[in-house]
Amino acid sequence: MTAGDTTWTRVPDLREIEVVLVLAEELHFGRTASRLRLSSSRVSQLVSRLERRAGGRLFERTSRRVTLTPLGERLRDGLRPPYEEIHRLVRSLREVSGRLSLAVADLACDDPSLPELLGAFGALHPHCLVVTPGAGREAREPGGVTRALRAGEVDLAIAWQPAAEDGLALGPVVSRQARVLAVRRDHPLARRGHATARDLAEEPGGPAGALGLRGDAAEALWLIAAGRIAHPTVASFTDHYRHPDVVTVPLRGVPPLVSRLVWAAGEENDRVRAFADVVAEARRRTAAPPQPGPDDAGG
Amino acid sequence: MTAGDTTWTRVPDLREIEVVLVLAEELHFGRTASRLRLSSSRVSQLVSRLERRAGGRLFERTSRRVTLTPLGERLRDGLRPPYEEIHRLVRSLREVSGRLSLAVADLACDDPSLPELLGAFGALHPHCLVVTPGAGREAREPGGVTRALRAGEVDLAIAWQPAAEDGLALGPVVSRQARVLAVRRDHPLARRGHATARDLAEEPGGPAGALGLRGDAAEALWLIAAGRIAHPTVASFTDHYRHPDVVTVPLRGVPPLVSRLVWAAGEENDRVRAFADVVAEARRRTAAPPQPGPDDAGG
DNA sequence: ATGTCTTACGGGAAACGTAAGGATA
DNA sequence: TATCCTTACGTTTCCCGTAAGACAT
Repeated sequence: MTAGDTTWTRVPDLREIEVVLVLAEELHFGRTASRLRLSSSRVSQLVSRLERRAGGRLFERTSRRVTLTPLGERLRDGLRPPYEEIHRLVRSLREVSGRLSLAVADLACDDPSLPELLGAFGALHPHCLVVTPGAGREAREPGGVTRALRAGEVDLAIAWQPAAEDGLALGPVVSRQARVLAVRRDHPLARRGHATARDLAEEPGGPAGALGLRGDAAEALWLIAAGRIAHPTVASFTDHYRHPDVVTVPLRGVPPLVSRLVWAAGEENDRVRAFADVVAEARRRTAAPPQPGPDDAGG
Repeated sequence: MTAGDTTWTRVPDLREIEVVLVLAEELHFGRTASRLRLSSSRVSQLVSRLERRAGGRLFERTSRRVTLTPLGERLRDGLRPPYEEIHRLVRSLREVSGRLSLAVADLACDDPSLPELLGAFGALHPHCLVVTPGAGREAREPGGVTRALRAGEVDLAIAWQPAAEDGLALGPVVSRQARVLAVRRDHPLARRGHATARDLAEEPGGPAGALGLRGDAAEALWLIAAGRIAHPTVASFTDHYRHPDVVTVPLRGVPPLVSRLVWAAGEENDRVRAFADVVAEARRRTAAPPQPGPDDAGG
């Protein structure tokens, strides 16, 4: 039995404590694991480790029921206040207040959706008012949001493929979307089920080279439905614009379009950094890395 | 500048917090590092990390002076109470009380010395009384302490090379000492500067095979001084027994002697475990691993 | 020139997940 | 049998120290 391999205490790990506190609420390893984005195996390991440190079982568990032991209750009651105090404190230091204006290019925010983003930011920074003058025309025009940024009309923008040039600082990636072509439902390409860059050259409605987003999507929708144009756009187009006669087909061979947070280089401040952090974190949470392909924000 | 690589918060690490609290006292990276047994490089890294989390510098530092910023003071004042609360709580759960009796074989405790061990244990478990009937003869006799253990006279023993057999549970290693031969100062081996196992065969005082410790060291000291015997023992012999005419020479080719904590297999309890933990930790602290040779407590 | 903090970098110990095992209802 | 906790094992992360750099005295 040799003892002496008792995971000696050093510093009691806040990770263990968090797990035990959540498990004390949930009384279920699986739910605890998913709340904390861990495997239930890991939850089990962390609980065991804190039990070794504490010198006794904290939970009585069969495969059917999980219960707190008296020791576990004592620990939970004693640990929760200081644990939350530390969290509250560290969070409060990062907290910002004031006003932040944000312009969002059309369709540019959609894996963490805009409401999700604003919700997360609001939860962390309840004293900072975020305004989104997004209904303005500039959000619909290509390059409109970066113009608003340069003009000082907004503090922050989410733009499609912004260039790092002249006074623009690039923030984290917000969205990476596959390209699609919106066409009338009886269009030959709709029947074929996909389109390529070459197909665009033969379509009316714009020069073939213009693969970027163009014009107002709501307006385009009518023109597509009328059979006047085919409209290159991004996958989330169908989530926001819909018409019974309009469908989209994947645009093969065209790289996905990337939108990023961007701000005027000189204008970085606490609020801007705070928003960038929220974006980066939300992105890390929601946008799982499906393929480890060429990736985001380099220095 | 791209932002978004801000070491996002997850759980604020207690390690960082500890470092910042100590640095706030010491105002010196080097001293902080040695108090926490870290490299000063690591201290710098941990401080920087918490600064990223907090969103601002906590210390103003040149290579000559370290000062707390206002933010740093707020953090220190806010963090210390909950941090100490967590420590106090987790420690209090492990705390044991009652009485623990411990027999120590002669010379068997000496890298964490016995006072060090008792001091560390006492600090952690102020309500547990440790008695060491160490002056008794059994501590001097080979096998005496394990006999006392089996007889139920003590709860715990530190013994030389205890065997795992019949009802003895092996605990952590306490001491690992090089073998030496104690001889009269004008002995030929003293002049040569070392001895080997072969030399022992030619010495009076015992059969050559008996490389273990034997008899009472204080008594042996007289016999050595009288030139009657050469006495195989361990390196710390000279720290505890001294005579102007007695010197020791290294015993080459003989493996070091190992002492371990040991208890009666059925009698393991909270106090025993607590003491074993203290030993293991003290050993980890003091006995630096000079060579990664064949090592200690296996399952 | 010396003492002190920071950055760069590599080895190795954990953190962590997947999959298999075992217990309960 | 279905659910759910635990153990075993391989991969990846990041912890941490060494060494070199930067800066102040």
